[in-house]
Amino acid sequence: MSENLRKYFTTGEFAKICHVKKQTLFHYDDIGLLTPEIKTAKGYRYYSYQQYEVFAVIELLKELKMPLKEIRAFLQNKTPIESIELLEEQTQLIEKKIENLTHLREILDTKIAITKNALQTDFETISLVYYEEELLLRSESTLDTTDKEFLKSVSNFINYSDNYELYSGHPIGAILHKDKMMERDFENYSYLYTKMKKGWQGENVWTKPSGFYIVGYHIGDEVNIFETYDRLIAYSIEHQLQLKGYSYEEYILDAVSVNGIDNYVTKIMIEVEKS
Amino acid sequence: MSENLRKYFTTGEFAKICHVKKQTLFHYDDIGLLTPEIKTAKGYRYYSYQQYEVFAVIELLKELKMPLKEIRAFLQNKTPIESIELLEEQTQLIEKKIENLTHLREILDTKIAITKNALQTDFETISLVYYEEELLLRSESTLDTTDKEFLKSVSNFINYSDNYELYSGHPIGAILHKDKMMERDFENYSYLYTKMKKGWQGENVWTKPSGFYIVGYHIGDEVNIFETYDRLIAYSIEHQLQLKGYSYEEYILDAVSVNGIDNYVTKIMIEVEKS
DNA sequence: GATAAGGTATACGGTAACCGTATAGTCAAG
DNA sequence: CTTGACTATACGGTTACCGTATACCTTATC
Repeated sequence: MSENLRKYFTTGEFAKICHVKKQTLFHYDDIGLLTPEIKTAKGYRYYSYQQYEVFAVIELLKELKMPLKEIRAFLQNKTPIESIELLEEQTQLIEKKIENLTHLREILDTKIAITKNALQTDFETISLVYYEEELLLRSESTLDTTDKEFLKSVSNFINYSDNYELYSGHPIGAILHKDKMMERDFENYSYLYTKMKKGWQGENVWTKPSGFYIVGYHIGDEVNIFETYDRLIAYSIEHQLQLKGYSYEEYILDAVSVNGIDNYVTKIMIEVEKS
Repeated sequence: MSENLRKYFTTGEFAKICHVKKQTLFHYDDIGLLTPEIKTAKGYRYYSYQQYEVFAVIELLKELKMPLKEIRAFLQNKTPIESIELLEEQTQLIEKKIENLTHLREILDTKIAITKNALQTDFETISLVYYEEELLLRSESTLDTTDKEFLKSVSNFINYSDNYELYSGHPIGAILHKDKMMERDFENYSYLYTKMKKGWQGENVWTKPSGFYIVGYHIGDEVNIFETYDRLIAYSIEHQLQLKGYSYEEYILDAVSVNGIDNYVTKIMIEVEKS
């Protein structure tokens, strides 16, 4: 690997090997990140093939979102020990990124499943469904709160589920007490909730009890949700079902999967008892 | 989740929940990516908490390096089916990214191992070492080639190992025939090589035979590598060892781990036979 | 109901890491 | 020695913002 008259790549050739534009190499030279081994009096750049290793490391660190300035600082001023330290830090970072991507994958899978499910659902039909017990993540109580308090609770809830990486792609739903429902105070939720990863054993867990639920779908803006509630309550009377506990509302088609508020779909599940 | 006088977040509050700057939300509004549900006559923006879901999806897609324009196009014009398609594409993309990160991890681990090893090595001592057989990835023959041909081979070699994702973080080494060594034609390599992932069963595999090797280290610029070769050949005579086959050269400390060509270290392994 | 504190919108400039393009100079093959 | 392909420099443009200045608005408090 030694030679007096070495064999060098021009900028264009080296760029091709590196799968980048010449401009990128110019740029790297400008900022002193990767200077060609030789620069002639006429300004022509010549890169040795060993420099590809350096380029590869730059690409790797860039991939890990390290700014070029930091990469340069690292390459310009280091000992083997510092080098090892940095590289080991980066392996930690990679682990985190992989975890994060795995999490994102789960979220996507959830969203896909919800949307696929919605596509197979007839939104007109009201039905009586038996659900198994389910553990949900819930917010602080939002019952009879002022606007400000409500917003604070929402904010806390989102941050909490974010902090503990509990966000699973399931929408934020709302829990409405049957009394509020009957009082037609449809916005006065007791809690917000979201489905979470299984196995979470923390605080703020809400048990959605097993049993029968009247299930219906509200299409369009939620300001008109009372219309759907009316239909559901009529159904309960018709079938001699006793309202009990809470109603659960959650979007199954929202801004992410359809266009325009008129196409949003909210699923409503009201806990009932056969009488 | 319905209400006439809804509860809304101001830009600052919403930004806090989203863990971004207000500027970012302004920007998203400007480009029509995420517009607040309400905008007053005075220009004040108000976001609903349901919009957090949209923001979360934007963040997710951004994380996957989708440009904002594409995200906007996706959000503005879609059916549930298109939405599912896109999300499923993204899960594929995530798989690839995870594979890529895993590969980067391997490369980092290799580099760390090489550098750690180098730190524990005494570069002054020449020794006789028994090595097991090893399979290497090698370039086309570079023996007696012109500069142009040589560069083409290097280029092909790098692209090949890149294409098949065989790059493992090991440096590009060179294989020098003993005849060229004796002719002091130190730059006339037979092949370039690199260690590769185990299990690769393709073409261009070179078997580095098991047996004894004289191992020495050259410090500094490789134009002076003949000095180290002289010492190694002297050692072979002194210990009555017959040179055989090829010599292998590879950097163990290069621009990535140390500063300045004077600190580069090349490991040289010459195949020998006890006579 | 005035005021002050703090929050908001707009605008403009700047940043990172490039890409595109125009111009002019250079190299290498025939 | 010419021609075509390549190179360097320069300058503007792009994306996805960040910082800051200025002016305006809202809200809590007196």
